[in-house]
This record gives sequence, structure tokens and C-alpha cells, in this order.
Amino acid sequence: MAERFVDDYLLYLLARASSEVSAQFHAHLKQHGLQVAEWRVLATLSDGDGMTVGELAARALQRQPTMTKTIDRMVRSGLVTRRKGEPDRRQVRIYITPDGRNRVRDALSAAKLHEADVLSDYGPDEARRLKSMLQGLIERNGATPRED
Amino acid sequence: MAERFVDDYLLYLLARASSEVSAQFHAHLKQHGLQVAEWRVLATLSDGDGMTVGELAARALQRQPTMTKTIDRMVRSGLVTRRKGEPDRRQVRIYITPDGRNRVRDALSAAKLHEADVLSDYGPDEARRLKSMLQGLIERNGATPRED
DNA sequence: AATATTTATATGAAAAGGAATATATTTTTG
DNA sequence: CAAAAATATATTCCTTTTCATATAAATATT
Repeated sequence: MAERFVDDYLLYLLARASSEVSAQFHAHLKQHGLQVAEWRVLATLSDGDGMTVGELAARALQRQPTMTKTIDRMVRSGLVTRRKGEPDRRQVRIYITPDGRNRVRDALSAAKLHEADVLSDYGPDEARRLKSMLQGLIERNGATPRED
Repeated sequence: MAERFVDDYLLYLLARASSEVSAQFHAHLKQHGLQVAEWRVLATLSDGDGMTVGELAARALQRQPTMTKTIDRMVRSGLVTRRKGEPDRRQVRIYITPDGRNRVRDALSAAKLHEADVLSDYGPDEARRLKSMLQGLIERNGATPRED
């Protein structure tokens, strides 16, 4: 055994697993002209339309100014539209367009197929345990514990 | 239950878990003047000195041209040095400097403390299972299956 | 052995990301 | 209720990444 430190280091395993498991699907997205963040925005809006820029940034794992620019691009390519927030007019709410819905429909089925493929070696229980562990990590580390 | 698609979608759970679990430690690195990729290079070299640019790119989850530039920066700041490959002179081998060793020593202990903190809610068996699942995902998805 | 092919790294231009901050609006405070 | 503080988004400037390709060295082909 006697591995290198990083080969048994949680943060590295998470980053690497995410990167390797996602590589193929992210390449598929790119071939279809979608950035990863754009896909995340569309997937998020497809079952929760009209979210704010901040909410989308958090869900797409981007910083707010980056999300503003992502949305700029998506507006330009006709995937989403912006509207002033109601009643809070500081907010900007983002709505998916019919074009956006079409694009995300295909991406969603590709995502589901790909996920099934990745999980094809796992039984349903094992897949569930894997996802639950990840959800557990996310919950436990969501609200940054400290900041020194 | 009835969650949104993304909240039970493996690729998203992996990306989010990685992002949230790492956020605090990555902020710590930045405060100490290290980029994430630089930290990964140093950690890799600290128990396997003299790797090639390509090997480091793969381990640090960067593309090769990006790694060339990461190394440019690290050479500038005195953390590593470059040498021509032996006997294959196309290669460039990267060596950690004494300064680099000092920097990575501190980062490694911080990383271990942080990991212990993240895993403090888990028993040893549960932690092992979590890491094994991630290692399994990495192994199964390492050699990109297809490319169409 | 010369030529073509493949492989490893570097380079350059363009796109994307990040930190700090500006702007607009809402909420809080005295 | 006016002033101050807080919040949501946008903008600016600068750094980093990416894509395509150049360069150099090794391997394969004929």
C-alpha cells in the first residue's frame, strides 16, 4: 500500500472523483455549445424558474460576479431572460426561455443516461449510500463553520 | 422529498461536495499565498520529486498548457525548478526547492488538521468507506471509456 | 538512414474567472 | 422620517485558463 499522501486525502479524492466522473459528460456539453455553468443554470431553472442571480450563483458553484457574466452570455444566446425582482427591485430574476427549455431537455436526458452508466457497476443500495454520503458532506460543510 | 433533479444527481453532488468541503482550506491556502494547483504540485512533489509537466498536470487536475504556466509562476516564486528530462529530452522534470519543501510542510499539516476536522463526525470505518467509494469512482472512470 | 508520425512541452490570442468596488434598493436605527 | 447600514447586482481591472498551434525530440516506417 504505502500510498502518496494525496491518494488518500479526502479533498483530493473529492476533486479528482468529480473531475474524472464528469469529464465525459462535460465534453458532451461543450460539443453541444454549453458551458458547465450554463448547463447548471438551465438544469436548476428547469424545475424552479425565476431564481435570482445570487441563488443561481450558489447552485452553479460560481461567484456572483461570474454568474452575472454567465447570464449575460445566456441572454445573448437566447437561453434565459432577465426581469426585475418583485417586490424587491434590487433582485434580478432569471427565466428560462422556450429555446432554453429545448436545450435543457436534451441535456437532461443525456445526463441521466450518463449517470446510469457511471453507476452501472453499483447496486441501488450502494448508489444510494454513495449519494447519501455526499449529501451528508454537503450538509455538514454548507454553512462555513469558522473564518479566521 | 420530491427534490429537484440536481439535488440527487451524482455529478452535481460530487462537484458541490468537493467545492464546499474544500472552500475553507482553499481560503487558507490563498491567505498563505498558494493557489490550489500550486499546493497540489507541491504536495505531489513532496513524496515523488522530479515528475514531468504532464504527470503534474494530470495529478493537479489541470491541462498541460495551464500546468506549464503554473510552473512558470512557481519557478518565479522559487518553489520549484525545471530540468531537462533524462534520457527523454522532450520532457521537463520538476523538482521542489528547499523553499518549496518548507512551504509544503506547513500546508501539509494544515491539510491533515482540516481533514480530521471534516471527518470528525465520522467513525474510522465510515471515513474509510467514504474514501474507498471515491477511490472506486476514480478508478472506474480514469481511462475515459469512449470519446464520440 | 531519411521521412513521416507521434509525443512532450511551450506559446499566443481570446475567453472566462476573481477581487474590489460602484450602483441601486431595501432595511434598520436614532 | 432622515440618515446609516445592509443587501443584490453590475462593472472594472487584472489574473488565470483554454484552444489551437508551434517547437523540439523521440519513435516508426519505408
